Amino acid sequence: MQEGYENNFGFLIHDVARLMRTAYDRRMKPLGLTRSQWWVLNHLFFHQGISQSDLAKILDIERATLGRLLDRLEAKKWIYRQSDKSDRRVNRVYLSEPKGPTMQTMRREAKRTLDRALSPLNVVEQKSMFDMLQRMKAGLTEDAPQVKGSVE
Amino acid sequence: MQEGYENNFGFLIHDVARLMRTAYDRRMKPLGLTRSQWWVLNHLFFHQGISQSDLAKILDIERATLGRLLDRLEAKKWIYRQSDKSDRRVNRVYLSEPKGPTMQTMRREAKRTLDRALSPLNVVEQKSMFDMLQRMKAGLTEDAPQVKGSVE
DNA sequence: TGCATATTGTTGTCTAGCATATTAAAACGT
DNA sequence: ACGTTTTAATATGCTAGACAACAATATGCA
Repeated sequence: MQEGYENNFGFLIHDVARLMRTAYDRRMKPLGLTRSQWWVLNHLFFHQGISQSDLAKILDIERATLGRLLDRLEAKKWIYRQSDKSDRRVNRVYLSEPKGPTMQTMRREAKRTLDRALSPLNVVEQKSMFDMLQRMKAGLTEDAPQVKGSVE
Repeated sequence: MQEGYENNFGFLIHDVARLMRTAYDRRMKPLGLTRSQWWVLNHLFFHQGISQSDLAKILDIERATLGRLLDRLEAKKWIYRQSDKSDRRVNRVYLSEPKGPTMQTMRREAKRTLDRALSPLNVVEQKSMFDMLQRMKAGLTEDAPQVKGSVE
């Protein structure tokens, strides 16, 4: 086939990410959550009252994407929004209740899922892979076109 | 924050895959294609007349997902379907024209994008990462519930 | 003060995933 | 030969992404 691993790399990593997502989602399903929703809740647990924009930055997704994620979480009463008094543009986001126990369960399940996904690698490999992924992400982020028309 | 790299690994790989996808998509845009569409065309180039089910297996996506991808590609006249004579259930898929030159362009662009994404890694690291990803994928694939209710 | 500019969040549109159900057609077993 | 089971493709609904355009609001500067 001639096209060595180069051509497949992009899809291989895509596949692994996708398979991990579905594995998480299956685990989270009994809680009525997807992996992305869980991830949002997890951050809110540590950053109660954060603004949507700031949260989007931390999660590294678009504000629009986050907005709709929050819509779903709000509909399910996991969170609520409250507009800032001194700046009426901003929405501050809070967990509806101190969902401590549920958060614990979620983190436990998440860890289990991750452990299984990583089980083919030994600890050294895991660390090395994590490091490489971080470098890749940094590289990909830096040359993303932040400003309109910066590319070409 | 206490939650070592374990908790982030799943999202880190997810982010890298996502960033690579958008990088590809931006590159492919002038051709009017997404990365997934390109990947389908690329396989068709080597497997003219394959059935949708077989193609879905190769690409490792659901038949439904592939079906809609093909709908879009068919609408844009990149491909056409032709139902098999001896088994009228199956659709055989073909590239509309021998799009050789365009395929070349696509592969070149894809390679460039990939090279940039991989640029933070040296060759040994790239190989090692590829190997690790393959092992992870194998692990994730094998314990996916093939049969209904196999989990629990 | 008042206008230009930047920021926040939302909405709309598109792609691509999964899951599930349905329909049509084959294949198989008795 | 006829019913049962399997397989191929499609349809539908939901989630999650991106991107672009927009309204409301702040901010900054002349």
